[in-house]
Amino acid sequence: MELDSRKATILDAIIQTYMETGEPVGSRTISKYTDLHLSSATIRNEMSDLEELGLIVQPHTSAGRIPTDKGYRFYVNRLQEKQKKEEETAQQEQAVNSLMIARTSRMEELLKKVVQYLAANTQYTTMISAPSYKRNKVKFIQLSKLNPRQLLNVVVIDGNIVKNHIIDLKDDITDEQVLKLNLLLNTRLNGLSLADINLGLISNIKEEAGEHSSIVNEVLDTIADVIRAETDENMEIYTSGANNIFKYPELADGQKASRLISTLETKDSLKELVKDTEEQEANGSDGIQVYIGDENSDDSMKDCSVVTASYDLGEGLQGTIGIIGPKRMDYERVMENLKTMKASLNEAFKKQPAIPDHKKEREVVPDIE
Amino acid sequence: MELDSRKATILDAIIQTYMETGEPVGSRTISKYTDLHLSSATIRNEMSDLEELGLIVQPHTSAGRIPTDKGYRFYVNRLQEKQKKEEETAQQEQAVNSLMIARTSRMEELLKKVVQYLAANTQYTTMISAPSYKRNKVKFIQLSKLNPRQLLNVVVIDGNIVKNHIIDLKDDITDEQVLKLNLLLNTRLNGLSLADINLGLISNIKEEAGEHSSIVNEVLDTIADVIRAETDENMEIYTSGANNIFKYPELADGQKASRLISTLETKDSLKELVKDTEEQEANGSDGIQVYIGDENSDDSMKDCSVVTASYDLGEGLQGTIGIIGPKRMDYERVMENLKTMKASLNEAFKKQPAIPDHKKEREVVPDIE
DNA sequence: TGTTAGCACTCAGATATATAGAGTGCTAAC
DNA sequence: GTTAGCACTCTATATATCTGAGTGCTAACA
Repeated sequence: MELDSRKATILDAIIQTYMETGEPVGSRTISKYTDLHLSSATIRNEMSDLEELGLIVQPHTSAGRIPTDKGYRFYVNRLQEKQKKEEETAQQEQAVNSLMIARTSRMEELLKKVVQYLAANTQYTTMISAPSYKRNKVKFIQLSKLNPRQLLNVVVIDGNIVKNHIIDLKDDITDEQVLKLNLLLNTRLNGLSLADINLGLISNIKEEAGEHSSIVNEVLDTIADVIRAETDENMEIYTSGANNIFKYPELADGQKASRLISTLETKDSLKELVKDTEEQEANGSDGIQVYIGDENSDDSMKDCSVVTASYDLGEGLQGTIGIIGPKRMDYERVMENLKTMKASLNEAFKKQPAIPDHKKEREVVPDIE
Repeated sequence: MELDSRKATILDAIIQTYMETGEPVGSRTISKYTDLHLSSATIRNEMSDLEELGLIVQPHTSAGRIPTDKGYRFYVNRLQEKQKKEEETAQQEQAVNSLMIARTSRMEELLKKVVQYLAANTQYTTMISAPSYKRNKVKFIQLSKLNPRQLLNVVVIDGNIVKNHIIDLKDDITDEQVLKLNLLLNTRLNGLSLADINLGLISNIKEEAGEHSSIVNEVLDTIADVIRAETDENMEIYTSGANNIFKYPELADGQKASRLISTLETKDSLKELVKDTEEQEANGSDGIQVYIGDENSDDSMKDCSVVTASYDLGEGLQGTIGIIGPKRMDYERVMENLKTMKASLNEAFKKQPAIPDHKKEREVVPDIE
């Protein structure tokens, strides 16, 4: 079965109505709500189809329909496409934000203000990760032959953080080849950060490495590992509006609320979210990530949706903003809010010289390709 | 009516049973529970008396009794007296704490660990205020005559924080007298902190001020105000175990829980608690403060009890630990926990030279009296 | 005078039953 | 393809009934 435009309209109508009420939506409601001018009976037929497609369900036989995770996903995807085309501005909002940002001197306070503002504005729970350096640089790489089929790989990054890792080989390797690889990797990678090591550079190195290109992959993985671990370890996260979850009956139930609050307090899962968002961002997503229901890794958030966006203060300083609400959250508004805030932050720090206490030793990055 | 020892025993039994169950306690339960060997009928008579004294109430006609705020207060007061006499040690617990403290280098992390430990240990919600200097010093005091019946009082403390305040006089004052007062106040108070200005010093100054001793009072109030305000403004508070409130049905109700969470997040009321605790401490209390139900200023905590203790890292660095739970919390255990933790903190920082980044410019305090 | 057994009474909470209404699926007609 | 009509389902709400924990009071007892 296909999802024609009329079905999509009906799905939208169901989701939007459900967003407001939180109650199952019946066919008669849709019949009146939309400008499709169809009778409730027709809507019922369409709804039956939408149910078959797995986009909506009935909580029980004689109830209206509510969207499934898949339904929300559909809705959000279309929303994102729409927004990409529109590229809307939201000027005046951004002005407010900029003002707030300008008035705040300490980074920590700014972050707290940002989450508070967003929580008040959206009526959901919000989080923000303090910007951390995504530009820890590779200092030194060493491959040592343990035996003809095994290499020990040692990677050292800024601050003398060391990670080592054993690489198993399919074929024997000679001392000379190891020497060549060491030279290659060090000349090409030393002084570079995660962001600097792009696909062009990688394929270039692999080409030079010839038959041992798979070793390059393993070395790169180790580099990614250690830099990630280093930056994630000390990640600071601020949250706000935890009490907002009580505004949504589907989350306010004691058991669920307790676990959610606990998750917000522990922050481990939030760190995961931040990590994931930044990874997605690195992989070329447009910057707004949406996790719906079961798409969240943490059990306590299976009834929630999380929308995240990472912001960039330049010079490799990067963090993530997130909004946590019920699955029936107002995705459109939330996404707009995040986009605006992201833009405001990026903007504000383009003018001001980034963070007060940050040393500006911007290095010239070798431009390959 | 008097509260004889038997009534007190019964009250204790009711409170302790209610602590465990959270349900109204009936006469038969008490009859079996205590070693008084009295029939339920007798207990009923006694309970009736306790109710008349306002120490317990029935939620409804045919229910058992639950303690009132006054009942808890009674219980807690007797507990404190008992503990004062006993002066128990709790050695092994303290050893655990000391270990934890020794292992932690950064103050912020230590505080977080402390609240987490306490929350896990007590199953209540916990808070801690970061130690702040109670030793901001008076830099300069100036009294200027606006007219014969009004003085302008300006107080400057470390960091050039200024507070001014108009003092109304009952009688006229001469320029000469103002000059003398200025000299007196500056010579005696400059360079002193709140802690340094003790009752001996105060009475001494008043004596010298003679007929204008009331002005001294007002000046001292202003000094206290500005130093307090300065230190409170930047007070950092960490909380933990917010989700524990869901363990107690009387707090877990949506409305109440939401407001409590909000209070914990905003932290303003917690700051009030810290302030109040430290004031009480300054006034010579033994160090453990208990706020029961309505005794809390914040509405969201009217169903809670809060137990606080301030700790002292030496050199004027002081902070407060607090435990927030239902009114039927296990006061005895909580108070012991706080005492132990307080002792551990005080102890640990007596050995180590206080806080890493703290400049040690201990000044010789003029010793009057 | 304090203690206790006995009994009628109260009331919250659990359980069972009836009712209303929102909403569906299906059929037959347009 | 659309719609009106109708039987059917199931939740939520209201209502009545029952149960038991617990009380207060009285009268008898030590």
